[in-house]
Amino acid sequence: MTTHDGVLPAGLFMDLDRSGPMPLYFQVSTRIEQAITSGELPAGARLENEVALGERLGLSRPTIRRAIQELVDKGLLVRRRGIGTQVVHGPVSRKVELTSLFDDLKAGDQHPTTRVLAHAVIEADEHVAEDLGIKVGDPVTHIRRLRLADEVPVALLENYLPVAIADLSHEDFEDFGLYQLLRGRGVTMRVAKQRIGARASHGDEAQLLEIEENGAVLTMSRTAYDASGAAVEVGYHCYRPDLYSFSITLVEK
Amino acid sequence: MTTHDGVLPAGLFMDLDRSGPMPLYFQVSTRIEQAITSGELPAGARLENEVALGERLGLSRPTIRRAIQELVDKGLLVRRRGIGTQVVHGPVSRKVELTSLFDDLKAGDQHPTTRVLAHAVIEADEHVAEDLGIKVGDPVTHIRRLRLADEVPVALLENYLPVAIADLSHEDFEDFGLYQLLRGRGVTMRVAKQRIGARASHGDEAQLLEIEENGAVLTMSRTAYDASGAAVEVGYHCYRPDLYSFSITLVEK
DNA sequence: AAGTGGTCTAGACCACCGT
DNA sequence: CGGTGGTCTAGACCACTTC
Repeated sequence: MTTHDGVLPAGLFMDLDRSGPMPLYFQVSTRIEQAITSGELPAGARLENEVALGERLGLSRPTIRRAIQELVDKGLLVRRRGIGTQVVHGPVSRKVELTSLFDDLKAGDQHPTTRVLAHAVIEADEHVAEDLGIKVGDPVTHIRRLRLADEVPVALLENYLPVAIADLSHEDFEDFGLYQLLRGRGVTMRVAKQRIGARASHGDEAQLLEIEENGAVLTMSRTAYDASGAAVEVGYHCYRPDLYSFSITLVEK
Repeated sequence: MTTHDGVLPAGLFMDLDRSGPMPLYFQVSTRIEQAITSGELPAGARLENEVALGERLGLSRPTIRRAIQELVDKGLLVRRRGIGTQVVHGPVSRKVELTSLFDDLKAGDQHPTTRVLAHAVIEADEHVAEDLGIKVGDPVTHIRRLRLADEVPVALLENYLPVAIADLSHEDFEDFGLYQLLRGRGVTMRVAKQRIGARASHGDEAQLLEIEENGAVLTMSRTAYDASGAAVEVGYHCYRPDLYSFSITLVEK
């Protein structure tokens, strides 16, 4: 035991809400995460061991373990058997989060706007039909949008949705992100499969994104599934590479 | 209950190894995963509920839950309260896994080779020093490699490592991936932070990758940390976009 | 009301690490 | 050796969904 062990922020031991809907492990992990990002728990700091932490908080060890595991999965903590749990060294303060579902990302930094370039119900071609798990020729809503941040074009978004979920107006898309709209209609994404690549720009992409003709674009194609596992949306997006990139944190399992 | 419920492959109920080092939850999740990828459990199939599954396997419910959770995190299963656990619809058979640490990925499909273009100990510049958490001017090993698959150039890999971990020869790099080499020396990666983007190719990149001058490349910069949270490696890679892309599965938390 | 997953408890034993 | 995390058990109560 060194003098630096077990130095935990006072806020961690505030009363826990045992009646509300927020799980105890989540309350604990949130408090520890805040302590890390705020710098109260600096890089390399050791946490108290799980049993002691549980006693001090009046929680069982599995609950404490789950709270810590959440942060290990986020790449904020590292556990070693026989050693203990430490805050990861390195740039924990940087906002490198899991690749977000995009819409929220820009909202924090800059003023996002959207121009709807196309919006119509069409028949699914072979590629879209396969991704959505429907038949070729089935009706799908097609949307093509230009996403800007502070008036500067950042991304060109092309999406296809089964018609059942798509009674949406132009105005909706001007004001809200696609996921926000779907969530408001009771559609919740649970799993998404993405493929990130690059290529030269085609057709009108360069002009719309205000880059050099045939200039490089970052591409992302995605299929999203709802809670029942049914495909809800496919998207083929391309981004201005000087203004956008994907940040990912990997954790060895 | 429909007649399709609880149809589980016979192999799932083989004897479990309770003495070996492999955790029970892992044995269970592996068997279920195999049943899914092999098609024994088709898309949309419902699993037995957790309690019943535990009884049939002679395991407690938390153990079963953990096994299922592993597959939920992988995007293979979906759980809904009050409903049950189902295999995700959609292209589960495709090999879209979490972005692997690269070296293993190509090995399966094609014959990978590596050409070492540069290999020397140099002084860390500002950028590398910050990423590795060392001082500017500290010695680091610099390696620049061209990765080919079936004689076709796929990626240009530039890496920097603290000298302590880098008594490696050219021959090593010709034959093995960087991570494999480090693992063999007792260095294990636990967390990695990646940033994926795109840009036009610079300098000799187009020539080495055998693409058009100034053609688009997919880029990935990564910092990897070991179990103690110390930075072990930084890499600045670029890939031929027609031959390589990143696949990611996201799961809503 | 019945069935499901979501959370939580209070223990237990083991494997690994440092001294 | 003592301390740590890794795994596992056998229950319990709750929230949600469907009937």
